Order: sequence, then structure tokens, then C-alpha cells
Amino acid sequence: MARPNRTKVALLGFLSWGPMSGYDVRKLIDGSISNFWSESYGRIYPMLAQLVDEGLASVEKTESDGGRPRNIYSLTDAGRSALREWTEDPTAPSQLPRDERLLKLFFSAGVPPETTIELIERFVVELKETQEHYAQIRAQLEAAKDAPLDQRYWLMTLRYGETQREAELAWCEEVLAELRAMASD
Amino acid sequence: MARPNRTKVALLGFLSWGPMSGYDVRKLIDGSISNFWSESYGRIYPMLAQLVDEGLASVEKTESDGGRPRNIYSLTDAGRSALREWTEDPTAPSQLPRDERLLKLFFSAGVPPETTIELIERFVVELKETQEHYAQIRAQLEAAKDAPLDQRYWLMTLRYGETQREAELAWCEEVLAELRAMASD
DNA sequence: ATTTCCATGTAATGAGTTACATGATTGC
DNA sequence: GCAATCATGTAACTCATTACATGGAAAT
Repeated sequence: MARPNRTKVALLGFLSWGPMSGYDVRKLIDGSISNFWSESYGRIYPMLAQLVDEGLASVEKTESDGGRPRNIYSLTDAGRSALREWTEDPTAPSQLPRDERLLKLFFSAGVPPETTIELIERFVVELKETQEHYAQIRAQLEAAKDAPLDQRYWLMTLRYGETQREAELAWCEEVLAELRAMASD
Repeated sequence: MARPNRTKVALLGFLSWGPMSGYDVRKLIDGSISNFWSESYGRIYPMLAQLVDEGLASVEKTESDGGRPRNIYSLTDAGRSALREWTEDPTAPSQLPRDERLLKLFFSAGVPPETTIELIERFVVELKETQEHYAQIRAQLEAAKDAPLDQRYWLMTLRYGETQREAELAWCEEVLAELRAMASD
């Protein structure tokens, strides 16, 4: 696990909560870390198979217990220690950001300010929707009274998103004021 | 240009400033938008060839004007209107964020708070380095007195990064306070 | 009846990094 | 003479999304 694949560690993390299916993982992600993470089925299912190949997880096929057969994955000891190894490492790769909205803004001198105002106003709408989404995540995370220690960490990650979105909204107001002044010249 | 490739529009944008080589583009990026964008040679050179294929740019090989021959690319009219089409469109795809540091924090209940404190402290160091980098970019952008309209947009994008990093630093202080309280229990 | 949700998976496609190969020129 | 910089490009690899295919069960 020199530089483990990101999907891999995400799956190890969720499986550490208990045995579950790929479908379950996806739903858990949507309800907890969609704030800063996403996974597609196209990655989840192949990666689960890979975890089994590598001995980090085991799979049990539940045949006909009512619904359609499901594949339930559990961490092995090797999986648990791989997860531990990753969480204990205090480094994180700095990701190269690529923000298409900012790229557009950067090259906007050639279009009328009104166009750029709309670009930013759409961003504001999106940000407010995101904030509402965060409120739902917050409700879900705060409901987990049975895992108080985990919960504190979860709320830290949520708080990160909340403060970032707030700062973005403040920036939007600043930029909109400038653009509107430019438009009225 | 339904959903143009991101590298493509970035190249169109820089070429709109005047004819230049792939090498030049890379250096310009580093000095202006490394704040929120990056391109590797492995993308730049093939994409420049593709632009020529598509009639969006033309290339002129400068043979032996002193140094090693360079390939200088210029926008065609088609290239200019493709860029215009993109900048005039006030939409931007919302990118799915994947923050490995936050993922690690999310799953940190199983490791001692000291480990997580180090994770955040490293983040603080990185953020301060980034802020210094921004100061250099600011100096470069503010030096461009010959393009005052462009400059206003450039500074808006820079200001975005500055406010985001500030908010991150404030979040780090908050989280560090909580983690230190947890560590001293 | 039909839509929605559960559930798993594959194939096609795109995007992007990193490492490598090459070789000239400039500055020390 | 040697290192750094200029300059272009390719190949291998990784990573990830999207669309598609399949089909059962539950709800309306």
C-alpha cells in the first residue's frame, strides 16, 4: 500500500463499519461524505472484487433470503490493517485543482460583464443548494448518537465544507459588486 | 463544442493572447493560474496537434532562428469563435470533489488524536506555502499594467484562492483546538 | 400494469499523470 | 566540461464516469 488507490481506501473505511454490499456503500457515501467524496458503481464493484483478490475483504453471497441475492463484503484482518496503515499516515497528496468556472472567469475580459454576472449568479444558486444538502447531511450525522467519537470526526469534515461554501458566497458577493459596477459604466 | 475538453479551452484561452509554443503555455500557466489550474506536457502537446487537426489553430515551425526549432501555434478564426462560444456560456460543470485528507479525517476515530493533529498541522504548513505562492502570482498579475481589463478578471480568480485558503486556515485552527482537547483527556 | 427501487456488473470512453527519450543551447 | 534550461513528443498506466444490460421485488 505505497500509495493506495483512493477508491480502495474509501471502501476499506466503510467496510470497517461492518459487512455490506456495494450498493450499501454507495448509499452510505451519499448520506455522509458526498460533501467531499463520490464513487460510481463503475468503480465500486470492480474494486470490491479486487479487494477480495488481494485478501483485504471476503465476500458472502446471500442466496434467496427474500430479495435478490446480494454480495456482502467483510474486511479481513489484512484489510483492517491496510486501513489502519493508511489512517495512521499523516500525509495526504496535495491535489491539483482544476476549476473550470475560474478558468472561464479568467478569460472573461472579452465578453460583456452581464455574461459573467450570470456565471457567478448561477454559482450562488448552486452554493445555496449545496448548503441545504449539508443541512441534511448534518441531520444524518448528528442522529448517530451511538458512535460519539466517530461523530466528532464526521462533523469536522462537514464543518470544512460549510466554511468553504460560506467563504465562496462572500467571494461571489464581492465579485458581483465589482462586475455590476463595470456593467453600469 | 458541446462539452469541450478542459485542456482544449485552456489552450485556446492562452493562444488568444498571441502566438506561442506549448512550452510557453506551460510557463504562463505556472505564473498565472496555477492557483486553480495545471496542465502537463503530456496533455499540452497532443492537444495542440489536435487543435491544428480541427482547424482551431495553425502552427508555424521556426527553423534555426538561433535556438532549437520551436512550434508556434496561433488561433484561427474558428479557434477564436470556439473560445468565444465557451466564454459566453455562463454554465460550468459542477465538479465532484475528492479530498483524500478529509476522507482520512472522516475515518480517524480509530487512531490517536496526535496522528490527526499532525495531519492538520501539515495541512497548515502547506496552506501557508500556498499563500506565499499566491503572493508571487499577485505580483506578476499586478505587474501587467498594459491589460487593465484582463487584469481585473485575473485578480478576481486569485482573490478566490486567497479567500478559500484563509477559510481553510481558520477551519484548521478550530479543528486543532478540538483535537488538542481530545488528546489531553 | 407500471413505475420505482434494489442490486450487480461490464464496456466504451475519456481524461490525465508520470516516466521516458531526445537533443540543442546557455551559463558557470 | 557539466549542469540547467529550452523544447518537443510518445508510451504506459491509472483513474474515473457514463451508458448499458439485466432482472427481481415492492409499491401504487
